[in-house]
This record gives sequence, structure tokens and C-alpha cells, in this order.
Amino acid sequence: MDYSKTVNLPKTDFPMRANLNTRELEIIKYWDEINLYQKLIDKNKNNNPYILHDGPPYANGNIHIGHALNKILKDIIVKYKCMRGFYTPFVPGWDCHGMPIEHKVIELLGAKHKQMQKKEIRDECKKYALKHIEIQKKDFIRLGCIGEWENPYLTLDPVYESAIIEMFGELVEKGYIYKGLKPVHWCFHCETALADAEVEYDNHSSSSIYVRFKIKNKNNLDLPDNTYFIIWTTTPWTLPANVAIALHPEFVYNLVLAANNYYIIVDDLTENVAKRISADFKIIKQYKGSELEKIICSHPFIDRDSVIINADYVTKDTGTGAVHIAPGHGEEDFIAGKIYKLPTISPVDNQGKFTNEFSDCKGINVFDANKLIINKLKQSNDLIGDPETIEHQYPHCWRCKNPIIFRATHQWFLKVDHLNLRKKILDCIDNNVNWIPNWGKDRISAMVKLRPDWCLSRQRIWGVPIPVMYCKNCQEVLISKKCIDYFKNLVEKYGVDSWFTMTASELLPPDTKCEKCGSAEFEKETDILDVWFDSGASHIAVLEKREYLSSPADLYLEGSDQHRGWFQLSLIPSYATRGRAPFKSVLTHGFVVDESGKKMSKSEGNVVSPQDIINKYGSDILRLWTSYEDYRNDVSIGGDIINRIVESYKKIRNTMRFLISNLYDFNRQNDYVEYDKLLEMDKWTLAKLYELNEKITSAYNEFKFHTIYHSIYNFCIKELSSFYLDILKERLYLSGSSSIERRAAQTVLFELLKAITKMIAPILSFTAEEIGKFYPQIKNNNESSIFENEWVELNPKFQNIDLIKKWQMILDIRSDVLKALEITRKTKNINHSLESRIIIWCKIENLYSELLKIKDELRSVFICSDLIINNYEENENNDNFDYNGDFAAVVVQKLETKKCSRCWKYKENTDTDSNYPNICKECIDIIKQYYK
RNA sequence: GGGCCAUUAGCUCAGUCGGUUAGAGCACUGUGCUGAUAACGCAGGGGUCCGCCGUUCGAUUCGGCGAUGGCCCA
Repeated sequence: MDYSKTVNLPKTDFPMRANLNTRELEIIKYWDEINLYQKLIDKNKNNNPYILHDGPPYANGNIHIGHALNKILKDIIVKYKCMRGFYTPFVPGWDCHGMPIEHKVIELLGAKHKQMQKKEIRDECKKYALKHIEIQKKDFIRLGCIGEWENPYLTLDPVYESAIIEMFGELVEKGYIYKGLKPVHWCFHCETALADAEVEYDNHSSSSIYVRFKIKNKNNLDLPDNTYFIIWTTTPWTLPANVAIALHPEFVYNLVLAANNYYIIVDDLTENVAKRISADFKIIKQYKGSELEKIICSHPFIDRDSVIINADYVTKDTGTGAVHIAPGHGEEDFIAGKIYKLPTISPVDNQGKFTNEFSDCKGINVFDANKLIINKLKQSNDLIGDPETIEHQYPHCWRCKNPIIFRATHQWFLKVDHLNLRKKILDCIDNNVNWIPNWGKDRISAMVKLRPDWCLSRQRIWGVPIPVMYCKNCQEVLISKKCIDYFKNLVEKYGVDSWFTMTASELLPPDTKCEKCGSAEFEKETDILDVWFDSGASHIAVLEKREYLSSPADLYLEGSDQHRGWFQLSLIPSYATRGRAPFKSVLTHGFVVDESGKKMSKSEGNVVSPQDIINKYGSDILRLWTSYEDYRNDVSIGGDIINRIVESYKKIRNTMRFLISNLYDFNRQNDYVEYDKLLEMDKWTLAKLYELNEKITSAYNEFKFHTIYHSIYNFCIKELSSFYLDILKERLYLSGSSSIERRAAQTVLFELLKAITKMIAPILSFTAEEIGKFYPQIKNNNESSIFENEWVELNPKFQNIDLIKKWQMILDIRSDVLKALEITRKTKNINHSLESRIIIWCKIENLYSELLKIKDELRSVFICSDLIINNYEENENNDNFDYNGDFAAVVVQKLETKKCSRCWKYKENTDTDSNYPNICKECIDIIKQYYK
């Protein structure tokens, strides 16, 4: 007889090698065919919603690893919540307007763009954005992310654009919007404002001068009348805009007598500066910077006060420790000016020439005026020492390469303190939003606390216009809810392009007149809105406008850079217009860094592209990676890490494959064995599975995906592969194929396969679906997708803490037995454990009698041919153990009996029946019963 | 320069509400099996818990300073 026909070896076509890169494509096609996303939405449409609102990536370039991390994390949550029965519409979005696209398009157009109309350039930008959206969309779908991909939200959609206008209108109505001055980078060759990204730093030579300001009002300090502050500057032309001098509040300043006058100079630089006046100087007295605040000086050549203020950013490595402040010509100066309510003076026109405001140099270019101003200072004797020429890094225009200036211009702002908004937002951050991790609260609070008013206007082309007009006759601003609403309706139909294609009167309600002069002629504002205003309107444009969504969202999930970005800039207008945050919870993830923790950059050559990983290994590898590390901190990736992920993927896959391969002849209807008839170790495994599920489920609820990875992976290795499944092979292969012992084992395998497949489904989506398709019995009603199934449901009977405790002791004993086996492998020439008889002396109190009850089961646990159990307490003067462990003393005997060629055990009763040569009695019985 | 975050074995993570020899899996080394086989099992080695100072009888854990790396700002 061919005994091999009586051995139930595992059987399956489920491939050991995943070939994910090709198999995943088939699964994506399948999802598309069955319209998986719609199915899932429909299934739960009457249930509680869970809205994860997608933050829009910028529609530029291919997706990078950070995008992949972000979208996969979102997808894991959406899928999990969906399996929990929540209604989970997920609408992906893209941020379409803005400088980077405009920049790129102009670069591609070359000189041609100068002859083009704004509308034509905008069309090119739109084309560019749409093209990249398609590229990125394909990649996101390839990652296995589900969502409304055929109808995503785009910030360039007319419906979206109209919501931006609507939000702006509401802010206008409530009084948040005002026009004010702000310094910006300005190129007077191109006559345009430049964004930070358009500024290049290059060498430039400037005149460096020291200038004295005489004290006019001592603010009750005991100072001589002829006392001066000295400032140092490399931009003499900004002196006409000087309104203050900043000192560091903590620095020590000396009152110095030199050449019959008194000067105030920071301690560390006193010698350096005083020498310029006279080699002979004397320190009279010292003051802290904070004491000198509010002293008033006279401007050296203009009839204007210059007030002493305090600022933390003052340094003492160069200059004098007293910094010339011109809020019209510097960012920091401007902020200091805001704090001290100083005027913003900027007497310079678009061409970089002085205006009437500084009539001495009227019509003269600022750089040319440097000399004239220095001469003026010489004349008034306020120049300290001689001017010097220095080479330093200075901002230049990216386009014309000429040096640029900082110049105050009129800009539109959102007033953050209007109607006590800032305080209310801080309160909302504190009490009404759940920040995960918790420190996110402190981070965004600190930003909101200190942020200046939001400058909304940009002097660009590719964006949403600021819907404001100016009277052609008297220049009065026309900014009203009524006009904005009128425009909004046009935008719904024609998009914001109408602002560029239609005339002012077409864009205004009929009969609109200037409130000041009554004229009906208007000019359109040419500025557009900051792109952050676009994405900050998404909660209105998407959550409110799409009737199947709702606001506030349950969750926003982005990188931690968005505390300053999208989270804050959604929160501000949302609170201003709706009186609440647009999100209930905000979850942040860290950044992707290389294997040594360094940021990725082209120049370092450490950039990892998601496309490469997908093509080489598959999306599930990338998805597994997102759960491998704790994403709340930075996550690293590189070749070694990917290799490890691939290895652990194989382990999980092989474990699942083993389960499947032993269930080939199992029918859940007929063969499922009821719980009470299972063996103890079966119940133990189900109890461990129950424990695992509790752990996994709460980890999903708390978004701790790395805990899920570690738990499942460890479960596969420790509980299953090296223990339960290893032991189970004997029962699966050698018991009668339809015996209750084997069916009991299969019942457990079935429960394991069903539960683990669901547990991994949100993460290893492709693999879970593949398993579901291959072994459809694990799906409750033979649904077309594993994701249509409810979350893991386990029989409450599986929970069994006492059994886990008891079997922990058995595991401890097993570990002593394994050590003994390892020793005897060498000393007694034992190779396979089945060659042995194991004799144990149990050392654990009260366990001995329990062990006797399950002796047969324990024999299989130790995978030996014979087991003898003794109580260590009853052991008399025997110390001849192979291993004497903490839990058991063990002797391993090598059996010289014949090996049964069916079950491979070594037993006395082998080869005793000539009808069944070479096999043991137990095997003969089984063959007689099951394989006649 | 400022705000926030991180730092435990080669890697990814546990953990210690301050208390004996700090854990897991992987990787590594050795080894067994050949009925999960481009699989599976077993055993072993490996850590100044980033550094310094302080609080304490006692610190990897608490506090301060610093280093390195990250994000945001200047």
C-alpha cells in the first residue's frame, strides 16, 4: 500500500511568491470592475458617517514617498472604518493654483509668455495642473487607495472657486478684510513683487555706514543732552524711511564719552565702534536695553522722531547693537513696527525711484541715491567714520538677475484679532479639537498666538482673483458682499476666468455706482488670493457643497508641517465664518527620512521613489512599511529597510498560505467543529487570537498602526509558526482526513485565516483581497470583496484567560524541553525530536496533575514519540538530567525502536501486522477506519 | 537664533507610575529537518537605555543644560 495517499499533506495553488507587482494590477482592475468604492459606500450609506477630509497635494510633479505615506495612512483608516460599518466617503483633492505651477509654465513658455494675455497663461497653467493630477491620481490608485477618484475635488473647479469667493465674501461682510501696507521683495526692473521662491541670493557690493541719531526725549533717564545712538546699515537709501532704532532688551549698553559727545553702544562692540569716533573714549555708565526703551531721537536729516524700541532679534556680532528700523523696507522691521504701532513709510515707487514723500531725491533710483544720502549725513556731521564698501549676499531677481529691494506695498489682509477671533480660536484649539499626538495642540497654539495678520494678496496670475474693484474716477475701493455674491454666481458658471475675460461692468451687478463719487466706471483688482486661502476653503467647497459629506470632518491627517499650513489656515476662516473648527480630530505624521535619519534630497542622492518600490516589490510592501514604523515620528526608508519589509511580508504571506493549504478539503458548513469539542491547545490558540483581536482593534481605533504590524507579525511567528502550527502538522497530516481531530484543527485554521485576513486588510489590502478571492469561505456571504465584510467577529467563548495562564506554564516547560533536546542532539546523537522519548519532572506547583490529564496532547506539543511525566517533588535522589530548568527537569532518551514509515514515530508496535508493513498500530487503525 | 518633536541591541518597536540580571521579532552566528521546501524548527551571541550635571538611599525612567536628527519660523 502506498501510505503517502493516507497522509493529508497541505495542498494549494495559492502562490508562495507573491509577484505583487503584476498581481496587484489584476486586483486593481478587479476593484474597478466591481466598482468597489461605490459598493462600500452603498453598503454603509445608512450608517454613521466617518469623514476623513483629504488635504490636497499640490498638482505638480510625480508623487513622492511623503505623498505615499500620507495617502496610505488615510486609506488604512478609511478602510478600517468602512469595515467597522461606518459610511466612509473619501474624496481626494488637489491644490491647483499657485506660484510653482505658474513659475514652471512661464519657464516652459520662455520669452513667449511676455506677449501672452493673462488668460492665455492661465490656460497653460490649468493644462499643466490637470496633466499632473492625472499622473498623481494613477499613482495613488496604484497604491491601492480607494476613494472617489473619478470625481475628486480640484481647487480650479468652478464650484470650488465659487466657494472660495463665497468665503471671502463672508469674511468681508463680517469685517475681517482690510487693505494695508506690507513690505515685499520687489524687482524694479520687472516692476513686480517677487515671492520668496523667486528670490536668488548672490554677491553684491553695498556701502556700509555708521550713522548717529541724537537724543531728543530722554524718557526720564539721566543722560547728557548731547547723547547719540549709533546705527549701522548697508542700505543708506532706507534711512529716509527710518522710524525707530531697535535694541536687544537683555543686552548691556554703554554710555561712552568720545570727542566731547556721548554715545550709546552695545557693550561687546563698544571698542570697535567708539574707535571710529576717537581713539580716546571712556565708558561712563551702563544700561540694559530694556531701560532705554521709549527714548526718542531725532532723524538726522528729516524732521521726524525715531523711537527706541526693543527687539529680540538684535545681534551683537556686527554693527552697534542698535538696529535701524524702516518698517517699509524690511520684514523684521515691519513686524517690529506692527508691535510698536509705527508708521510704515516707503517713499519709493514701482521703478525704484524716490517719490514726493522724500523730495530731496525725488525721481532718483534708490541705489543711485545712496551717495546723496551719505553726503547729506556728512554735511550734518552725523556720519561716523568713512563709508566702506562690503561684499555680501544680497537678494536678486530670479528672472532679470538684478538686485532687488524690500518695499512696502498695499496688500489685502485678514485681521486675526477682529471680533476677538484669535482668542476664540486658541480656546477652540484647546477645548474642541482632539490633537494626535497631543503636542500638536501646543505647536499650533504657539503659531496662532504669535502670527501676524494673514496677508491674502499675491501679485500673480495663476489663482483666484480678489473680487474687489476700484472707482476709476476717485480710486475708492468697492468691496461689498453684494458685488462679491454677484461675481460668485458668475464663477459657478464660468469659473474665475471670467474675472480675466469679462469687463468690470459685466462683473458687477447692474447700476453699481461708487459710493463716494457716484461714478459707474470701475477697475478690477489685479491681485489674486494666497493659495492657502484656496485650500483653506476646502471645508466649505467640499464638505459643505457635496451633500453626501458633512462638516466638521471627523479627521484631518497630514504631515506635521501643516500645523502652520492647512490646519491653521483652514481653522482661521472656518472659525471666522462658522464659529467652529472644520475638524474634530487632527492627526499628524512625521517626515520620511533616509536610513540614517537624514532628510531626503537630490544632492544627497538618498531619495527613495515610491514608483521604484511599487514596480520592484509592489504596493503592499510600501503599505506594510507605513505600518512598520511609528509614523507619528519621522519614518525612515532605504534599501535595507525595504529588504526587511519584504522578508516580513513573506513570513506573513507564507503563514497565510499554510493556513489555506491545510483547508483545501474543509467546508465551513459541514466540517466546523463546535468549540467545546476542541482540544486545549486549539482553545488556547483561539484565546490568543481573541487577545490579538482586542489589541489590534484598539490599535486601529487609536491609529497606532505599528502596534498592529508588530502584534500580527509576532503572532504569526511565535504563536503560530513556531508553536501551534508546528505541532498541528502531525494532527493535520496523519489523522483521518475527516476525523474530528483533524476537523478541529482545521476549524481553528479557518478562524485564524478569516480573522487575520480581515485584520491585515486595511494595511495589506492587495494580499487580503487575494486571499479572499482564493478562499471565499472566509467571506460571510461570499461577497465580491473582503472589504465588504464586517470587521473581525469572534465567538465570545474564545476568550479564555485561565487557559492562557495555564498554557503559559506549559510553554515554559516546553522551553526547558527544547533546551534539553538541543543538548542531546549532540550528546546522544538525536536529530529529529521524534527519535526521542522525553521524560519530564514538572517543577511548577499544582500543575503536575493537570499535565497528566492532557498527556497525549503534550506528547504532540513536544513532537516526540513518547512522553513520561513526573512530579519533581516526588523525585528522589535523581540528578542525572540532561537539562534541569526552572520549570522542569528533563531527560531525553534516544529510541532504538523502528521508525513508522507513515507517522515517523519510533514505537514498539511498528511493523507488527504483515498486511501493513513498516507502520505502527495507530497508523494501521487510522488507515483501516479512513482509507479502506 | 526661536518654538515643537525625537534619541532604548545592527533594524523596527515594547517597557520601567524611580527599585534585583532592560524585553520582543527581525537581522547575525551555529544547528536540525527535508511532509509549509526559493519554506519550517531549535539554540546562541549582542545594549555605558544619546552625553553631562542635578534631585534621590537609588535615575534608562524626574528636572536642567548640551549633542545629533527632523518640522516650522526668523
